[in-house]
Amino acid sequence: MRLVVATCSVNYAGRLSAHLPLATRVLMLKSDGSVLIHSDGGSYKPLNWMSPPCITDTVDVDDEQRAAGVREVWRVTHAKTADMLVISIHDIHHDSDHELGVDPGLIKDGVEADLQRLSAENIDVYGDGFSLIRREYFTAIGPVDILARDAKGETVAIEIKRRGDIDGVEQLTRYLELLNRDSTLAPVHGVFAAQEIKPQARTLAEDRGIRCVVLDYDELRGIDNSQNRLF
Amino acid sequence: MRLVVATCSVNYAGRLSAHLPLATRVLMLKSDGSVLIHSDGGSYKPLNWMSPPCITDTVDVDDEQRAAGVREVWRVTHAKTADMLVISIHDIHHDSDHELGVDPGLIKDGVEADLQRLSAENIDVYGDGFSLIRREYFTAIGPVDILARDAKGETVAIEIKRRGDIDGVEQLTRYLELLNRDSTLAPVHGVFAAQEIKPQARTLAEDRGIRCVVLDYDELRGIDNSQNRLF
DNA sequence: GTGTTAATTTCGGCT
DNA sequence: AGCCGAAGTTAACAC
Repeated sequence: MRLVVATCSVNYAGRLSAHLPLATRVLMLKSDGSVLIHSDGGSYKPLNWMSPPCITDTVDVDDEQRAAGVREVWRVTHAKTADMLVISIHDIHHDSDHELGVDPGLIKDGVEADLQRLSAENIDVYGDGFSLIRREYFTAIGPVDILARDAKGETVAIEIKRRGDIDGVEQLTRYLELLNRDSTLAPVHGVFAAQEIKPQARTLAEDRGIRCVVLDYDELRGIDNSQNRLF
Repeated sequence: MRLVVATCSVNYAGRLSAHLPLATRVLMLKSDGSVLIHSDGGSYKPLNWMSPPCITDTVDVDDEQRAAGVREVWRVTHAKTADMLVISIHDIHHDSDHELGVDPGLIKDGVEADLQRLSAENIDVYGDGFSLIRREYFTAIGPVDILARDAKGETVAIEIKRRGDIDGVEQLTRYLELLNRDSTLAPVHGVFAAQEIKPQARTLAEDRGIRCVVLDYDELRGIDNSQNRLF
């Protein structure tokens, strides 16, 4: 990523035509070619930008532009839509390049994590007499969402998904095979829990002796709110 | 604006909970307090951010965090919604501060600029026998959109808006006062032109002897297309 | 100022 | 890949 602080004016032609008068701004040139022009305030939205895929090249500065103080002209053209962004640079106050690498990206601890936490805190949604052993029980092939004990004292592995699909059943099946080899845990039963369980997934799960539980997110939150009003 | 390139992890709690694993990113700290966290790719949207009004402060690093490699922890809290962004910084690779000043902002040359250009090219939409003196006639208090000459050879100042409101009439009135002091131009008549003129604006304009013209954008484009198919 | 709607929307989920 | 709908939406416009 290249970061440039420059006094510049900008013209954009694409879905609309737009112009930025001469002022000092931050130009962010990302490694995928995209360009962002930021001011020192406002929301996260840049004043102007070009989305990838796009290509930046420099254009010759003509005499008239040079007389007006233009040192460089960058032209950013979109590869598909022919949108164009022209940046006329008068002064560069800062220019630096940085190796950032690929970002692992944002993890939204939205519904699935909440379902796991809330149902762990209200473990009896999986059956009367259930008790929590632990959340995120780590195994060699990955973490089991919830490990619990049923009324008879036997181990239960619970896999939680927002939408219950075939994949989730397969995943739980692998965990169950592994856990049942552990004599300190066996026999381990399976529970497949989700806000919504697809018929195919339900059929497969029940065929393998895995019980299906449909979780009501709003109800769980309601239980949570009524019991945990500590803050 | 402060630009920081840092290896960091980020936690956000607000409308949703979200997390950014440890990686190298660009932190943009704007002078209004807002913070943007950008990766080296993707769209103009940051990975995570905090909108103004918000306040950034540093939090003490506890032993556990220090052992994990955390050097600094920045906490950005929204002034109104109590949203919080916590940035755990492991390494700072770049840190610079820049004075940018207030940005004049984006000018969308969409409809208004087109209306000006198209009606200047078809100046008789303002009356038979009209001729263009020039567009963007600069005065001490700003540019008059169009200066023209009517059939009698007298000067006409034309103010163009997409939506004709009181403000536009006031603006034109100021121009007319100024222009009429110039003996080489006076008497200068006024024309208020817009795609749509509000009744209040029309009443005010006509009360001041300013003529109102409703511009038909599509019709103007049609004239333009039929006459100027040069490219 | 407040509500309503478009956006160079972006982003994810689903078919 | 295309379509539909939500977004920590943001931003402009009407009332």
